[in-house]
Order: sequence, then structure tokens, then C-alpha cells
Amino acid sequence: MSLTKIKRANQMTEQIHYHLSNLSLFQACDSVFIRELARNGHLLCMQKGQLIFGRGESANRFFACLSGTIKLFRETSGGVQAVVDIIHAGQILGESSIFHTHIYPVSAECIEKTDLISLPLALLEDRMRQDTALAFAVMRMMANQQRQQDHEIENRTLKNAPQRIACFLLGLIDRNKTGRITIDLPYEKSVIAARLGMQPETFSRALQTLKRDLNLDIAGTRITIKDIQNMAAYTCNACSSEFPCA
Amino acid sequence: MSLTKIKRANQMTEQIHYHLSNLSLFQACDSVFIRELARNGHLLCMQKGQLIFGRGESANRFFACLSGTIKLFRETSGGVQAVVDIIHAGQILGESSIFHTHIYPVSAECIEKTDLISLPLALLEDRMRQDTALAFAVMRMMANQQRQQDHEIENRTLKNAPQRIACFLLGLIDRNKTGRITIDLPYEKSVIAARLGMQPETFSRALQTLKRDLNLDIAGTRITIKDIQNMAAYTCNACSSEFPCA
DNA sequence: CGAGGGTTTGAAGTGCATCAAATAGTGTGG
DNA sequence: CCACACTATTTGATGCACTTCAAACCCTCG
Repeated sequence: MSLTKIKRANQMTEQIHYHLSNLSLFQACDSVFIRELARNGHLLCMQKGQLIFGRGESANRFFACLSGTIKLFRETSGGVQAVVDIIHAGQILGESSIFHTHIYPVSAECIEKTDLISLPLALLEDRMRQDTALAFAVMRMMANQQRQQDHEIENRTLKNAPQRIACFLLGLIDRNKTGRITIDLPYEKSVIAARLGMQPETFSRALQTLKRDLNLDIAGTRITIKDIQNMAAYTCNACSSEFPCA
Repeated sequence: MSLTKIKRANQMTEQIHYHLSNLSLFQACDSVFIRELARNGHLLCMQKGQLIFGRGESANRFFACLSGTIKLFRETSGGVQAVVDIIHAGQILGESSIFHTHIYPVSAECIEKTDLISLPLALLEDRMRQDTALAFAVMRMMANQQRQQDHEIENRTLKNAPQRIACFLLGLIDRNKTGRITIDLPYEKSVIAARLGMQPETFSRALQTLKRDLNLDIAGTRITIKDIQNMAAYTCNACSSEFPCA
């Protein structure tokens, strides 16, 4: 490598190191490990629609989402998708393939411009074997995802479309806010619809129902909720957990 | 303790030790640990309908299912339930409360006569911190559960009632059998219905549809499948994974 | 044999999907 | 900066899958 190339590589490593040290998952990890990760990390800038990995592909890298949004989904041979989760900045993805014989168990696609760091699974796996705190952090993460999935199954079983939307909106609310609240939908309505297991048309109509029943103000992608308690009653009565249900 | 009481206690410990050493989760654990678990284990014999633990209760024990069947579910204040999983002999339950501030994240109820061992969570947790292999075994288990849940969400999103039942039946089939196959439903139809997210009436009717479309023989709780490939095509075409997908 | 829970069947209603078309919104190149 | 093209969203009309409620049936077990 030329001197300028080395310099640029070092800068890149610095940048990656900075981002990694901000991830909650690595909070308890020592700087040596994070530095090693950084040296082996690639910065990826992906566009809306780009596939990060596909279900069934062999996996030797996992990813940290720095900015943007990613949908995790399963897809039939006919091309129909079931969205399983949505990943935001600060979260990681692909790590669970460690436990699936290094095969990605779902597909991941960017649903807007997204910055990622690609990292070797082997480093994480090795480190987890040595560092109990890291292993437990991963387990805590997995356990939380599991609880979320349980909640999702409950939602699909017990709630109708407007209630599922209301539940989703409540999840977007900053915990310690109160009174009148305005929300900007974090991504396309059709994606939210898929995430909630309904068609875009149903989403649109269900949102109208919600507007009528709960007296919401809706302007395009911006929604104002006047009475949160009312909304919580509307959806949480059909659910095992109460607002705020994280 | 009297001598006979001590003797009886030792016998009990022996019995528990025997069962624990057969659990796949503890295969890699040394005998000392299993013995310590056994000393602190209680044998529980529960009847159909008995609650093992309730969602939200504080947790300091987990359980190993020796025989019988347990449903994990979430329940609204109105008493409606969403069945999240069904636990069989050889599996454990309640362990994930370690990662939820020692609160059970779901409720567990026996749906038939069931034998359990109750064990202290603290022992498992401590041991996981020392024994990486055990920690990884737990993670593998959690990862598998997660994949199952993803599959379940896909099922509920993409499959109709008859297809979900067909998928369930395929999951009961011994992998290396072929040709004409007879299955006995492992528990009440209404429980299967709940597990699949449908009403008992819907289950009954959907099973008729299946019988008609796939030419099944159905006698009460016993079902004979004449053409597995046909059945796989029927349900797996609406799914991201192919038979056998377990 | 009778009681009680589980299952099936029937009739009716409802929520969501589907298909089609109109409208709004967004980004692009002239 | 506007006009056009393309995508996202909404709206309408219709059909179907599943739910709900009610009653009959079946099966098991005391």
C-alpha cells in the first residue's frame, strides 16, 4: 500500500472504531477487542432496495446498522414476503447465524439509504467464548427479541388492524412525553403495513378508522395524538401488556 | 430428618439426577453440576389445567418437562389467550426470565398430566457464567426458538387455515418415514387450533377441507396421509422453507 | 348410564384481501 | 423551476375466509 492509502485505511478504522464503541452491545467490551473488530470492519453505504444478505446464504459476517432502516423478512418462491422485524440505527443483524450453522435465517434489505459496518462473525464468536459479559449481552438481546416476537404473535392473534396500528404508534412515542403528541412515521406506510401483517389498502383504511375513533390529526406522514390514555385503552385492552409496553 | 426420610430424599435426588442427565441441554455439563442441580430440584406432578407460572410473576426457578405437554401463552385481562409455544418432554421452560429481570415473560399451563423438575435459576445462571459450552447451548436453544417464531409469523401472515394445519401435521412426521403415514394428534384439537391461531370451529372445518383436497383418512384423532409430497406442495408453496422444514 | 367437556355442524355477520382506478407525492431532466 | 414519469397512497366495489353464536353430537370417565 502507498502511504496515502495506509493513511486513508487508518482513518477508516478510526471511524469504524468510533461507531462500534457507541453500540450498546459492546458497552462492556474492552477497547482492544473493539479495535480488532474495527480493523476487520468494512463500512458499507447501501441504497433503498439493496439486499444485505439473503435467507439461506452462508454467513461469515454480521452487521451493525449506523443509520437508516432495514427490514428482515422471509420470502416464498412466489415472491411474497413476511416481514419479521425492522432494524434501526444502533442495532446489529445477522449475528444469530452463529447458531444456525452459519446460514442466515432471514433476508435483510435496506428500506432507505443505510450505513452499515460489516464485521467477521468469527471474531464475535471467539470473543463470546472468552467474555461472559459479552455472551450475556447477546443473550439479553436475543431474549428481548423473543419477547417482542411473542408480543407480535399475540398482536396478530388478538388484535384487529386498527388496534395493531395503534399499538405500533404507541411504540413510537417517547416514554416520558405526555399530553398532545405528534409523530412522524419512521418509514413508508406500505412497510409499516407489511410489518403489521396487513395490506397497504387495509392500513390506509384502518388508519382512517383510527382517526375517526380516536380523533387523530393526520397530515400525510405526520400524526397527532390528542389523548394517549384513550389510545392505550383502545389497543392495550386487547393485549396482555399495558402501555407503555416497550 | 429421620433415617428413612433421608433415604427417601436421596432416592429422589437420584431420580432427578437421572432425568436431568438425559436432557439435551445438559449433555455437555459435568456430573458435579448436574448433581448440584439435582440436590436442589423438586419433582412436580401436575394435572391438566394447572398453572406452572404466570406471566409477570417474579421468577427464581426454571423447569424441565419430563413427560406431558405444556402451553406457553399470553393472556389479556379479558381472559383471551394467545398461545405462543407448546412444550414437550425433554424441553425446559422459564429459563429466559434470567434475562427479563427475573420475571416470567409468558404464562405456562399443563394441558395434560405432566411431570416436571423445578430447579433454581441462580444455579443455571452462575454455571452459564463459568461454562461457555452451557452458555452456547442455551443460546443455540434460544436461536432455534427465534427461528421457530419467525416461521410462525410467516405462517400466520402467508398461510390460510388448512395450510397451517398441513404444516403442523408435516411437523409431526418422523423425518425418515415415507409413503403412507399415520399420525395421532398429540393433544386436543382445540389446543392445536389455539397454537395455530384459529378458532376450534375453523380448525374442524379446515381439517375437512384438507381431507377433501388431499384425500386424507381421518378417524377421530388419527390421521392417515397417503401422499406426503402432495401435502408438502399444498402448504410449503406458501412458505419460505420446504419440507422437511423443522 | 348419565354428566360434562370436547368437537362438529349450521347460519349469519364481519373484517380483511383483492382488483381496479384515481389521486397524491417525489424525484428527475429539460 | 416546471413538467413529466414513476411510485406511494387512497378510494371504491366485490368476494371470501374466518369468526361468532347456537345447537347438536360424541366421547370419556366417574
